[in-house]
Amino acid sequence: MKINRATDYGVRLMVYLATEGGKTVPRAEVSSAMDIPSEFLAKIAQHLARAGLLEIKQGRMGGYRLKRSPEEITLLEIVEALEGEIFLNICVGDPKACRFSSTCKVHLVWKAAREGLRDLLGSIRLTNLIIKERPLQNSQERCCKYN
Amino acid sequence: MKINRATDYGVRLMVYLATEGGKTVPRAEVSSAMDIPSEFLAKIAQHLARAGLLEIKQGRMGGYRLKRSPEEITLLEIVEALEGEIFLNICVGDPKACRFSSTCKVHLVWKAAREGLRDLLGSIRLTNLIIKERPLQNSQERCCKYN
DNA sequence: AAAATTTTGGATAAAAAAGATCCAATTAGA
DNA sequence: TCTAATTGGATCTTTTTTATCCAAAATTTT
Repeated sequence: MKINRATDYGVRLMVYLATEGGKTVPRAEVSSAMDIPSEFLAKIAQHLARAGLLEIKQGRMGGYRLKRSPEEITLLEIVEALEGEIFLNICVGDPKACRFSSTCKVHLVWKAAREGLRDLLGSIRLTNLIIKERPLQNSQERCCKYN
Repeated sequence: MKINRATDYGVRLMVYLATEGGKTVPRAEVSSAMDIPSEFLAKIAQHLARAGLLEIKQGRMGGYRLKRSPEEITLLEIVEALEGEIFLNICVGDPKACRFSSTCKVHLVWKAAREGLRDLLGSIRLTNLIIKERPLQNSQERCCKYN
């Protein structure tokens, strides 16, 4: 019961793009800044592009950028673009999968849990995920702009 | 982002045992009543037994029964006995897994989601999952005692 | 004590999913 | 045209999931 690595990477990518404003950011930059294997990142970006969350520009000076404003994009959209719709248990998505589901009370619990989770993720927008202030510090521990 | 088949089976097993009161129920009966592959069920029962949720009786007339009252057993216990502790994202369980986690806001969202989910599952008891009343019906659609 | 029934525990295996990588083709700026 | 960037499809490896097999052990009945 956990998200895929690809989803985690996808969220990182989207957060990074949000911090860069409307700029088109090359894959290599995102990859090294956010610790994401570059080729894997390419696949993830393609999924997010098909879901209408980011735009891919090919060729020289190409890269990725958000397709919509960070205020409009929810965490739920990002997660479901990469994981498919969240169901928690197969019986919630496909009642035929279990012959008990029409009367099963457990089914109802999974349904409620699903709704709670989706509501929470749907209430978080990309703007809520950006670290806006960079604390003053000289420390060498600062490994990237997200510190 | 969904539960394992084993967890689904485990919940079915526990619900079945709850409906049988304190009786010791042989594996074969649970298997056929609840559509669970018998050998797989054996492994699942062993996990639940180690977690202190059911008792296994070996030998002739052996089988499974609840170790505690269905009022005391939560769905969360059953799920975590079979899935391990729920975290949703690796960074919630192990902050070292991601070098951003100390300052990352996404991390906080996964943590909140985890807590919401665990609270919900923790509030559901086995007694809440039992179908107590069997509706009067002549219908041939009734395929088992859970209708 | 022997027979019958039922689970154990360890090994193994098959299938599915996850995580990544490779590269020829394509795109587009300089 | 040259260069730098992505695509899309194939491939591959690893891990996880979902089982299955069976000799040994346990326990009740005869």
